[in-house]
Amino acid sequence: MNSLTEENYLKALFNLSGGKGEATVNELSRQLGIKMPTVNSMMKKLAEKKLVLYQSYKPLKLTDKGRKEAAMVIRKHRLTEMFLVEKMGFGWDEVHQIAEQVEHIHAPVFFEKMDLLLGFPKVDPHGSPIPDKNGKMDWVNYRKLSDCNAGEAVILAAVTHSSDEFLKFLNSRDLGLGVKVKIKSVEIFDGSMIVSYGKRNAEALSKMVCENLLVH
Amino acid sequence: MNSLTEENYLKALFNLSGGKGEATVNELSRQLGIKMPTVNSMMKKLAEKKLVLYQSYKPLKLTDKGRKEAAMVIRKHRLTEMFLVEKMGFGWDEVHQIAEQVEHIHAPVFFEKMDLLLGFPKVDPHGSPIPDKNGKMDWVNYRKLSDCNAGEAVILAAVTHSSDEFLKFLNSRDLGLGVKVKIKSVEIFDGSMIVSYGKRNAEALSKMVCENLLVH
DNA sequence: TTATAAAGTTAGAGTATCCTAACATTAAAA
DNA sequence: TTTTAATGTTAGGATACTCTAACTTTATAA
Ligand SMILES: [Mn+2]
Ligand SMILES: [Mn+2]
Ligand SMILES: [Mn+2]
Ligand SMILES: [Mn+2]
Repeated sequence: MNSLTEENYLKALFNLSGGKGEATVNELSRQLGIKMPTVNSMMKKLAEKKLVLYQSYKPLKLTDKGRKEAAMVIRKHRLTEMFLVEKMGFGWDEVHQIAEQVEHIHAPVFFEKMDLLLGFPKVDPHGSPIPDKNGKMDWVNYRKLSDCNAGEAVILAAVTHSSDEFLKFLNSRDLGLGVKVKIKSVEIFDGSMIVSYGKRNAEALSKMVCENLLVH
Repeated sequence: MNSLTEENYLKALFNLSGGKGEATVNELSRQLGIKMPTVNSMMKKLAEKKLVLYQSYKPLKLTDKGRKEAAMVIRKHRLTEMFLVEKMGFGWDEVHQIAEQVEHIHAPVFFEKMDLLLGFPKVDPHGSPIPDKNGKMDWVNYRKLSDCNAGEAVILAAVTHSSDEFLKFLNSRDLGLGVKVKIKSVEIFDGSMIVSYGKRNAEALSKMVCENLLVH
């Protein structure tokens, strides 16, 4: 049984390695806000537990076991977010911090029940895929809105950053997943877009915003 | 902000002192399954935080602040149990261990939402009162079934011990809160009772069982 | 009222998680 | 290819929480 701390290291490493399965001590350190020496010794500990492959001065890599246990934490996080939004009435901008805590609860039936009540959802409220019980998840190959061209009409499918501030910004512009957006023009010099959707006819979105929106 | 560990000490002390507000180091030690020296130093720490009154060799006592923070943990525990039973479909024998973990989540809105969705319940699935946001709770003055007499008809209102085994035992006999029980006879030598309720006409309940059932 | 038992406390130590400072290795730049 | 910067590691220490062993105080029993 992994501790809360260990679960956080596994999750962070999983998120960094994003499928590929590699990250450096330095990256993990920055991701977690924990100093490198601390990360270094935790990696040795997780290597003892066969969750991480550790070799001095080489990149870190999750083992299959480590990848699976990380995926289960992410599964718990995303099921929780979905449950909070769909069954308890929270906004998608209110659930991350709560899920950060709930994800560490050790009670498989609790999350299986959420899954059942939700009807076995495939994605969370931010469009991120929910791993199945075997730790598998399929990342649909979405495009960044910033990679689309003027004239295209696309549907918002996911956000890559789900900070409160960004989600509240989207709320303030009536932007949510499923919204159909038409790209009216793209500014060359700053990458910003003018788009229309719903009742809004000429909304300006900065390049930064467009980079954090995934569409299909 | 109290740690998970501190919250468990406060809750245990609250439960022991049951309103009166006193318990010994020894009692608390046994309640928590933590050795006396450890309890002793934690009490000094909580005294520093003005949550406990500590004097060498004297009984421990929660301060008003300590009592209130303990009540909030118990509130979170019992709201969680109620939510798990009423909104997620768990049995009353399945929720305690989950609630032991969820009670430590620091997210007031999460529990306020539960409270709202539940319609501001006054008691949990085991008949225990749920403290309000100010930490106040009214213990209705129930009688123990074991203190009732032959011929009386009473309604089960609460259980004093909510171990899985006990609750599963009650389930197996179709006994739950709200069940109307008629006492047919009481055995003098072992305090056991013969009772009837629902479709059951002559069920024997040991003294131990009767002592853990509260009625009105 | 002593002697004994129970309860409470102090001292010293171990594990988990984190840190800073110093040193080592690797990667990047000159 | 040396020099420098970035990254990684080791050493030593801090805090939170836990323990056992030894000692003190209080309560109980002779
Ligand atoms: Mn999240
Ligand atoms: Mn999410
Ligand atoms: Mn409980
Ligand atoms: Mn309960």
